Amino acid sequence: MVRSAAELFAGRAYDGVSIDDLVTHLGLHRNSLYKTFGSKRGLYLAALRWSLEHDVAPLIDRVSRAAGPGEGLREALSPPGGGAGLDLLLLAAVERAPVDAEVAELVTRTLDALDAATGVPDGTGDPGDPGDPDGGPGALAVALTSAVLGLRIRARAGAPGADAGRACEALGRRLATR
Amino acid sequence: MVRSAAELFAGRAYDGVSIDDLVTHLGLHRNSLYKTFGSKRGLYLAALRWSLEHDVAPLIDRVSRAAGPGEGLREALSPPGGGAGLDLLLLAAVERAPVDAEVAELVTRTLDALDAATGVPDGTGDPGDPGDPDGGPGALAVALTSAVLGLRIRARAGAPGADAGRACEALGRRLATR
DNA sequence: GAGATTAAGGAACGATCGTTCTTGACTGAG
DNA sequence: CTCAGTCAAGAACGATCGTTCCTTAATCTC
Repeated sequence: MVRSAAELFAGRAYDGVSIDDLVTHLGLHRNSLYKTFGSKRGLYLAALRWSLEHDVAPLIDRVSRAAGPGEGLREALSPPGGGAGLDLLLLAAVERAPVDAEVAELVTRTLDALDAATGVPDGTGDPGDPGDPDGGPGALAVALTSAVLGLRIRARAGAPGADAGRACEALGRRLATR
Repeated sequence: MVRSAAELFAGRAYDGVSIDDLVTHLGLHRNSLYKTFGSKRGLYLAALRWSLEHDVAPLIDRVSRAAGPGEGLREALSPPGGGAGLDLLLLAAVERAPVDAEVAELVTRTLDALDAATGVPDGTGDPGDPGDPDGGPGALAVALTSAVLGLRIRARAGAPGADAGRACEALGRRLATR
Protein backbone atom coordinates (compact mmCIF):
# COMPACT_ATOMS: atom_id res chain seq x y z
CA MET A 1 0.00 0.00 0.00
CA VAL A 2 2.62 2.49 1.09
CA ARG A 3 4.85 1.10 -1.63
CA SER A 4 2.24 1.83 -4.28
CA ALA A 5 1.94 5.36 -2.94
CA ALA A 6 5.71 5.70 -3.15
CA GLU A 7 5.64 4.63 -6.78
CA LEU A 8 2.96 7.19 -7.56
CA PHE A 9 4.84 10.00 -5.81
CA ALA A 10 8.03 8.93 -7.58
CA GLY A 11 6.32 9.27 -10.95
CA ARG A 12 5.08 12.84 -10.74
CA ALA A 13 5.17 15.90 -8.55
CA TYR A 14 3.52 16.00 -5.13
CA ASP A 15 0.82 18.41 -6.28
CA GLY A 16 0.29 16.29 -9.38
CA VAL A 17 -0.86 13.30 -7.34
CA SER A 18 -4.39 13.84 -6.08
CA ILE A 19 -6.23 12.01 -3.34
CA ASP A 20 -8.46 10.51 -6.02
CA ASP A 21 -5.39 9.14 -7.78
CA LEU A 22 -4.22 7.56 -4.55
CA VAL A 23 -7.62 6.14 -3.71
CA THR A 24 -8.14 4.60 -7.14
CA HIS A 25 -4.61 3.24 -7.74
CA LEU A 26 -4.29 1.94 -4.21
CA GLY A 27 -6.79 -0.43 -2.66
CA LEU A 28 -7.31 1.83 0.31
CA HIS A 29 -10.25 4.19 0.54
CA ARG A 30 -10.58 7.76 1.65
CA ASN A 31 -11.70 7.08 5.18
CA SER A 32 -8.90 4.68 5.97
CA LEU A 33 -6.35 6.99 4.44
CA TYR A 34 -7.16 9.84 6.78
CA LYS A 35 -7.66 7.46 9.68
CA THR A 36 -4.22 5.94 9.18
CA PHE A 37 -2.05 8.77 7.89
CA GLY A 38 -3.95 11.87 8.96
CA SER A 39 -3.40 13.80 5.75
CA LYS A 40 -1.94 13.66 2.29
CA ARG A 41 1.34 14.90 3.70
CA GLY A 42 1.29 12.11 6.28
CA LEU A 43 0.93 9.51 3.56
CA TYR A 44 3.66 11.20 1.56
CA LEU A 45 6.04 11.13 4.50
CA ALA A 46 5.25 7.47 5.10
CA ALA A 47 5.87 6.70 1.43
CA LEU A 48 9.12 8.65 1.47
CA ARG A 49 10.33 6.86 4.58
CA TRP A 50 9.34 3.53 3.04
CA SER A 51 11.25 4.28 -0.14
CA LEU A 52 14.30 5.41 1.79
CA GLU A 53 14.25 2.22 3.80
CA HIS A 54 13.36 -0.32 1.11
CA ASP A 55 14.82 1.26 -2.03
CA VAL A 56 17.66 3.57 -1.05
CA ALA A 57 19.04 1.79 2.02
CA PRO A 58 19.76 -1.49 0.15
CA LEU A 59 21.27 0.58 -2.61
CA ILE A 60 23.57 2.27 -0.11
CA ASP A 61 24.51 -1.17 1.14
CA ARG A 62 25.42 -2.38 -2.34
CA VAL A 63 27.38 0.80 -3.04
CA SER A 64 29.44 0.38 0.10
CA ARG A 65 30.22 -3.21 -0.92
CA ALA A 66 31.02 -2.48 -4.57
CA ALA A 67 34.53 -2.87 -5.88
CA GLY A 68 34.95 0.60 -7.37
CA PRO A 69 32.97 3.81 -7.14
CA GLY A 70 31.79 3.57 -10.72
CA GLU A 71 30.50 0.03 -10.49
CA GLY A 72 28.35 0.64 -7.45
CA LEU A 73 26.89 3.88 -8.69
CA ARG A 74 26.03 2.57 -12.12
CA GLU A 75 23.58 0.11 -10.69
CA ALA A 76 22.21 2.91 -8.54
CA LEU A 77 20.77 4.29 -11.76
CA SER A 78 18.95 1.10 -12.70
CA PRO A 79 17.88 -0.67 -9.51
CA PRO A 80 17.32 -4.41 -9.82
CA GLY A 81 14.03 -4.51 -7.94
CA GLY A 82 12.32 -2.24 -10.42
CA GLY A 83 10.96 -0.14 -7.58
CA ALA A 84 10.88 3.59 -7.21
CA GLY A 85 14.65 3.62 -6.83
CA LEU A 86 16.07 7.07 -6.39
CA ASP A 87 13.17 8.89 -8.03
CA LEU A 88 11.16 9.64 -4.92
CA LEU A 89 14.26 10.83 -3.10
CA LEU A 90 15.09 12.97 -6.12
CA LEU A 91 11.66 14.58 -6.33
CA ALA A 92 11.59 15.07 -2.57
CA ALA A 93 14.93 16.86 -2.69
CA VAL A 94 13.94 19.15 -5.54
CA GLU A 95 10.39 20.16 -4.79
CA ARG A 96 9.46 19.19 -1.22
CA ALA A 97 12.63 19.79 0.78
CA PRO A 98 12.61 23.56 0.12
CA VAL A 99 9.11 23.87 1.61
CA ASP A 100 9.01 21.03 4.14
CA ALA A 101 11.62 20.91 6.89
CA GLU A 102 10.91 17.28 7.76
CA VAL A 103 11.46 16.19 4.17
CA ALA A 104 14.64 18.24 4.02
CA GLU A 105 15.95 16.49 7.11
CA LEU A 106 15.25 13.02 5.67
CA VAL A 107 16.79 13.93 2.33
CA THR A 108 20.01 15.43 3.62
CA ARG A 109 20.56 12.58 6.07
CA THR A 110 20.06 9.98 3.33
CA LEU A 111 22.35 11.76 0.89
CA ASP A 112 25.02 12.07 3.55
CA ALA A 113 24.79 8.32 4.13
CA LEU A 114 25.14 7.75 0.40
CA ASP A 115 28.23 9.96 0.35
CA ALA A 116 29.81 7.97 3.15
CA ALA A 117 29.06 4.68 1.40
CA THR A 118 31.11 5.56 -1.67
CA GLY A 119 34.34 5.39 0.28
CA VAL A 120 35.79 8.08 -1.94
CA PRO A 121 38.49 10.26 -0.32
CA ASP A 122 38.13 13.99 0.09
CA GLY A 123 40.04 15.00 -3.01
CA THR A 124 40.72 18.58 -2.02
CA GLY A 125 44.15 19.84 -1.20
CA ASP A 126 42.88 21.24 2.07
CA PRO A 127 44.67 20.31 5.28
CA GLY A 128 43.23 17.12 6.68
CA ASP A 129 42.68 15.83 3.18
CA PRO A 130 42.07 12.12 3.57
CA GLY A 131 38.71 10.54 4.17
CA ASP A 132 36.67 12.18 6.87
CA PRO A 133 38.29 15.55 7.72
CA ASP A 134 35.86 16.79 10.31
CA GLY A 135 32.42 15.27 10.20
CA GLY A 136 30.92 14.09 6.95
CA PRO A 137 32.56 12.49 3.97
CA GLY A 138 34.80 14.18 1.50
CA ALA A 139 34.03 16.72 -1.17
CA LEU A 140 34.70 14.24 -3.93
CA ALA A 141 32.12 11.83 -2.57
CA VAL A 142 29.56 14.64 -2.54
CA ALA A 143 30.35 15.37 -6.17
CA LEU A 144 30.03 11.71 -7.09
CA THR A 145 26.63 11.15 -5.53
CA SER A 146 25.47 14.46 -6.96
CA ALA A 147 26.43 13.18 -10.39
CA VAL A 148 24.19 10.17 -9.83
CA LEU A 149 21.27 12.46 -8.99
CA GLY A 150 21.94 14.57 -12.05
CA LEU A 151 22.16 11.53 -14.32
CA ARG A 152 18.86 10.27 -13.00
CA ILE A 153 17.32 13.65 -13.74
CA ARG A 154 18.54 13.55 -17.30
CA ALA A 155 17.24 10.04 -17.75
CA ARG A 156 13.81 11.18 -16.52
CA ALA A 157 13.90 14.25 -18.74
CA GLY A 158 14.00 12.03 -21.80
CA ALA A 159 17.70 11.70 -22.58
CA PRO A 160 18.60 8.78 -24.83
CA GLY A 161 19.21 6.94 -21.59
CA ALA A 162 21.94 4.53 -22.56
CA ASP A 163 24.68 7.09 -22.05
CA ALA A 164 23.86 7.44 -18.37
CA GLY A 165 25.58 4.13 -17.77
CA ARG A 166 28.53 5.20 -19.91
CA ALA A 167 28.79 8.50 -18.06
CA CYS A 168 28.82 6.85 -14.66
CA GLU A 169 31.35 4.31 -15.83
CA ALA A 170 33.65 7.00 -17.21
CA LEU A 171 33.39 9.01 -14.02
CA GLY A 172 34.01 5.96 -11.87
CA ARG A 173 37.14 5.12 -13.82
CA ARG A 174 38.48 8.62 -13.37
CA LEU A 175 37.86 8.52 -9.64
CA ALA A 176 39.19 5.02 -9.18
CA THR A 177 42.61 5.58 -10.77
CA ARG A 178 45.16 6.92 -8.30
CA MET B 1 7.86 40.64 -16.49
CA VAL B 2 8.81 37.31 -17.96
CA ARG B 3 11.93 37.44 -15.82
CA SER B 4 9.86 37.83 -12.66
CA ALA B 5 7.76 34.87 -13.74
CA ALA B 6 10.94 32.88 -14.27
CA GLU B 7 12.11 33.69 -10.75
CA LEU B 8 8.78 32.57 -9.33
CA PHE B 9 8.83 29.30 -11.27
CA ALA B 10 12.45 28.75 -10.25
CA GLY B 11 11.49 29.05 -6.60
CA ARG B 12 8.79 26.42 -6.36
CA ALA B 13 7.04 23.74 -8.36
CA TYR B 14 4.86 24.55 -11.37
CA ASP B 15 1.68 23.54 -9.57
CA GLY B 16 2.78 25.52 -6.55
CA VAL B 17 2.69 28.80 -8.46
CA SER B 18 -0.89 29.95 -8.96
CA ILE B 19 -2.25 32.53 -11.34
CA ASP B 20 -2.98 34.74 -8.35
CA ASP B 21 0.67 34.53 -7.33
CA LEU B 22 1.71 35.58 -10.80
CA VAL B 23 -0.67 38.52 -11.13
CA THR B 24 0.19 39.86 -7.69
CA HIS B 25 3.97 39.47 -7.86
CA LEU B 26 4.10 40.63 -11.46
CA GLY B 27 2.65 43.93 -12.61
CA LEU B 28 0.58 42.27 -15.30
CA HIS B 29 -3.08 41.47 -14.76
CA ARG B 30 -5.17 38.47 -15.59
CA ASN B 31 -6.60 39.67 -18.85
CA SER B 32 -3.26 40.64 -20.32
CA LEU B 33 -1.70 37.39 -19.21
CA TYR B 34 -4.16 35.29 -21.18
CA LYS B 35 -4.13 37.76 -24.05
CA THR B 36 -0.35 37.60 -24.34
CA PHE B 37 0.55 34.05 -23.36
CA GLY B 38 -2.69 32.16 -23.86
CA SER B 39 -2.42 30.07 -20.71
CA LYS B 40 -0.38 29.40 -17.63
CA ARG B 41 1.66 26.90 -19.62
CA GLY B 42 2.32 29.54 -22.27
CA LEU B 43 3.71 31.90 -19.68
CA TYR B 44 5.75 29.08 -18.18
CA LEU B 45 7.27 28.23 -21.54
CA ALA B 46 8.07 31.89 -22.16
CA ALA B 47 9.71 32.14 -18.74
CA LEU B 48 11.68 28.95 -19.33
CA ARG B 49 12.89 30.17 -22.71
CA TRP B 50 13.81 33.51 -21.18
CA SER B 51 15.80 31.83 -18.41
CA LEU B 52 17.57 29.55 -20.86
CA GLU B 53 18.53 32.54 -22.98
CA HIS B 54 19.43 35.06 -20.27
CA ASP B 55 20.64 32.85 -17.43
CA VAL B 56 21.89 29.57 -18.86
CA ALA B 57 23.28 30.69 -22.21
CA PRO B 58 25.73 33.22 -20.68
CA LEU B 59 26.69 30.55 -18.18
CA ILE B 60 27.44 28.15 -21.02
CA ASP B 61 29.55 30.86 -22.59
CA ARG B 62 31.57 31.36 -19.44
CA VAL B 63 32.01 27.62 -18.99
CA SER B 64 33.38 27.24 -22.49
CA ARG B 65 35.85 30.05 -21.83
CA ALA B 66 36.94 28.87 -18.38
CA ALA B 67 40.45 27.59 -17.82
CA GLY B 68 39.57 24.22 -16.32
CA PRO B 69 36.37 22.22 -16.00
CA GLY B 70 36.16 22.76 -12.26
CA GLU B 71 36.59 26.51 -12.39
CA GLY B 72 33.83 27.12 -14.88
CA LEU B 73 31.35 24.80 -13.23
CA ARG B 74 31.89 26.18 -9.76
CA GLU B 75 30.56 29.55 -10.79
CA ALA B 76 27.69 27.77 -12.48
CA LEU B 77 26.48 27.04 -8.98
CA SER B 78 26.51 30.65 -7.84
CA PRO B 79 25.70 32.86 -10.83
CA PRO B 80 26.94 36.45 -10.61
CA GLY B 81 23.73 38.10 -11.77
CA GLY B 82 21.75 36.70 -8.88
CA GLY B 83 19.06 35.55 -11.29
CA ALA B 84 17.25 32.27 -11.43
CA GLY B 85 20.44 30.58 -12.57
CA LEU B 86 20.04 26.88 -13.14
CA ASP B 87 17.04 26.48 -10.86
CA LEU B 88 14.32 26.85 -13.45
CA LEU B 89 16.13 24.48 -15.80
CA LEU B 90 16.51 22.07 -12.92
CA LEU B 91 12.85 22.14 -11.94
CA ALA B 92 11.81 21.92 -15.57
CA ALA B 93 13.93 18.81 -16.05
CA VAL B 94 12.64 17.07 -12.95
CA GLU B 95 8.95 17.80 -12.89
CA ARG B 96 7.85 19.23 -16.25
CA ALA B 97 9.93 17.39 -18.82
CA PRO B 98 8.37 13.99 -18.00
CA VAL B 99 4.88 15.33 -18.73
CA ASP B 100 5.54 18.06 -21.33
CA ALA B 101 7.33 17.13 -24.53
CA GLU B 102 8.12 20.73 -25.43
CA VAL B 103 9.82 21.29 -22.08
CA ALA B 104 11.72 18.03 -22.48
CA GLU B 105 13.01 19.17 -25.86
CA LEU B 106 14.24 22.50 -24.48
CA VAL B 107 15.84 20.85 -21.47
CA THR B 108 17.71 18.15 -23.33
CA ARG B 109 18.98 20.57 -25.96
CA THR B 110 20.25 22.97 -23.31
CA LEU B 111 21.94 20.24 -21.31
CA ASP B 112 23.61 18.92 -24.44
CA ALA B 113 24.96 22.41 -25.14
CA LEU B 114 26.28 22.58 -21.58
CA ASP B 115 28.00 19.22 -22.06
CA ALA B 116 29.69 20.42 -25.19
CA ALA B 117 30.85 23.62 -23.50
CA THR B 118 32.87 21.77 -20.88
CA GLY B 119 35.38 20.58 -23.44
CA VAL B 120 35.88 17.42 -21.44
CA PRO B 121 36.94 14.36 -23.46
CA ASP B 122 34.89 11.21 -23.62
CA GLY B 123 36.73 9.29 -20.94
CA THR B 124 35.52 5.84 -21.90
CA GLY B 125 37.77 3.25 -23.36
CA ASP B 126 35.38 2.71 -26.23
CA PRO B 127 36.67 2.90 -29.80
CA GLY B 128 36.55 6.47 -31.00
CA ASP B 129 37.38 7.69 -27.53
CA PRO B 130 38.39 11.30 -27.96
CA GLY B 131 36.02 14.24 -27.95
CA ASP B 132 32.95 13.74 -30.05
CA PRO B 133 32.70 10.06 -31.02
CA ASP B 134 29.44 10.09 -32.91
CA GLY B 135 27.14 12.98 -32.19
CA GLY B 136 27.11 14.63 -28.81
CA PRO B 137 29.90 15.20 -26.34
CA GLY B 138 31.62 12.56 -24.31
CA ALA B 139 30.35 10.52 -21.43
CA LEU B 140 32.60 12.30 -18.98
CA ALA B 141 31.14 15.67 -19.90
CA VAL B 142 27.65 14.29 -19.28
CA ALA B 143 28.75 13.12 -15.86
CA LEU B 144 30.31 16.49 -15.07
CA THR B 145 27.26 18.58 -15.93
CA SER B 146 25.07 16.06 -14.13
CA ALA B 147 27.18 16.61 -11.04
CA VAL B 148 26.46 20.32 -11.28
CA LEU B 149 22.72 19.63 -11.40
CA GLY B 150 22.99 17.30 -8.43
CA LEU B 151 25.00 19.80 -6.41
CA ARG B 152 22.41 22.47 -7.10
CA ILE B 153 19.71 20.11 -5.87
CA ARG B 154 21.55 19.47 -2.65
CA ALA B 155 22.07 23.18 -2.11
CA ARG B 156 18.33 23.76 -2.57
CA ALA B 157 17.48 20.87 -0.27
CA GLY B 158 19.18 22.62 2.59
CA ALA B 159 22.71 21.22 2.59
CA PRO B 160 25.26 23.29 4.50
CA GLY B 161 25.96 24.85 1.12
CA ALA B 162 29.60 25.74 1.39
CA ASP B 163 30.75 22.27 0.43
CA ALA B 164 29.13 22.51 -3.00
CA GLY B 165 31.99 24.72 -4.08
CA ARG B 166 34.51 22.35 -2.53
CA ALA B 167 32.89 19.37 -4.25
CA CYS B 168 32.96 21.00 -7.66
CA GLU B 169 36.53 22.08 -7.15
CA ALA B 170 37.63 18.60 -6.13
CA LEU B 171 35.85 17.04 -9.09
CA GLY B 172 37.32 19.60 -11.48
CA ARG B 173 40.83 18.86 -10.26
CA ARG B 174 40.33 15.13 -10.78
CA LEU B 175 39.07 15.69 -14.30
CA ALA B 176 41.72 18.25 -15.22
CA THR B 177 44.74 16.13 -14.31
CA ARG B 178 45.95 13.85 -17.07
C1' DG C 1 -15.14 66.91 -29.86
C1' DA C 2 -17.31 62.12 -31.19
C1' DG C 3 -16.77 57.42 -31.82
C1' DA C 4 -13.96 53.07 -32.05
C1' DT C 5 -10.36 50.33 -29.79
C1' DT C 6 -7.80 48.66 -26.15
C1' DA C 7 -6.46 47.55 -21.53
C1' DA C 8 -7.42 47.49 -16.47
C1' DG C 9 -9.77 45.59 -12.67
C1' DG C 10 -12.63 42.28 -10.75
C1' DA C 11 -16.61 39.29 -10.60
C1' DA C 12 -17.89 34.87 -11.80
C1' DC C 13 -17.57 30.21 -13.87
C1' DG C 14 -16.98 25.16 -13.74
C1' DA C 15 -13.64 21.91 -12.21
C1' DT C 16 -10.89 19.94 -8.93
C1' DC C 17 -8.35 20.14 -4.72
C1' DG C 18 -7.87 18.09 0.33
C1' DT C 19 -10.82 16.96 3.96
C1' DT C 20 -14.95 15.58 6.60
C1' DC C 21 -19.60 13.64 7.29
C1' DT C 22 -23.28 10.33 6.41
C1' DT C 23 -24.94 5.99 5.23
C1' DG C 24 -25.19 0.95 5.12
C1' DA C 25 -23.39 -3.57 5.62
C1' DC C 26 -20.64 -6.57 8.39
C1' DT C 27 -18.48 -8.59 12.83
C1' DG C 28 -17.94 -10.11 17.55
C1' DA C 29 -19.65 -10.21 22.56
C1' DG C 30 -23.28 -10.76 25.88
C1' DC D 1 -31.17 -12.12 18.89
C1' DT D 2 -29.34 -7.69 20.02
C1' DC D 3 -26.42 -4.16 20.11
C1' DA D 4 -21.96 -1.59 20.08
C1' DG D 5 -18.11 -1.08 17.08
C1' DT D 6 -15.60 -1.18 12.42
C1' DC D 7 -14.97 -0.25 7.98
C1' DA D 8 -16.05 0.33 3.01
C1' DA D 9 -18.25 3.59 -0.14
C1' DG D 10 -19.50 7.79 -1.56
C1' DA D 11 -21.89 12.24 -0.97
C1' DA D 12 -20.83 16.78 0.38
C1' DC D 13 -18.04 20.70 2.10
C1' DG D 14 -15.35 24.99 1.64
C1' DA D 15 -11.33 26.50 -0.68
C1' DT D 16 -8.71 27.22 -4.54
C1' DC D 17 -7.43 26.14 -9.14
C1' DG D 18 -7.14 27.96 -14.27
C1' DT D 19 -9.95 30.44 -17.28
C1' DT D 20 -13.52 33.63 -19.15
C1' DC D 21 -16.69 37.49 -19.15
C1' DC D 22 -18.33 42.07 -18.00
C1' DT D 23 -17.94 46.86 -16.74
C1' DT D 24 -15.38 51.00 -16.80
C1' DA D 25 -11.65 54.19 -17.88
C1' DA D 26 -8.14 55.61 -20.99
C1' DT D 27 -6.15 56.23 -25.73
C1' DC D 28 -6.16 57.02 -30.51
C1' DT D 29 -8.29 58.34 -35.12
C1' DC D 30 -10.92 61.38 -37.93
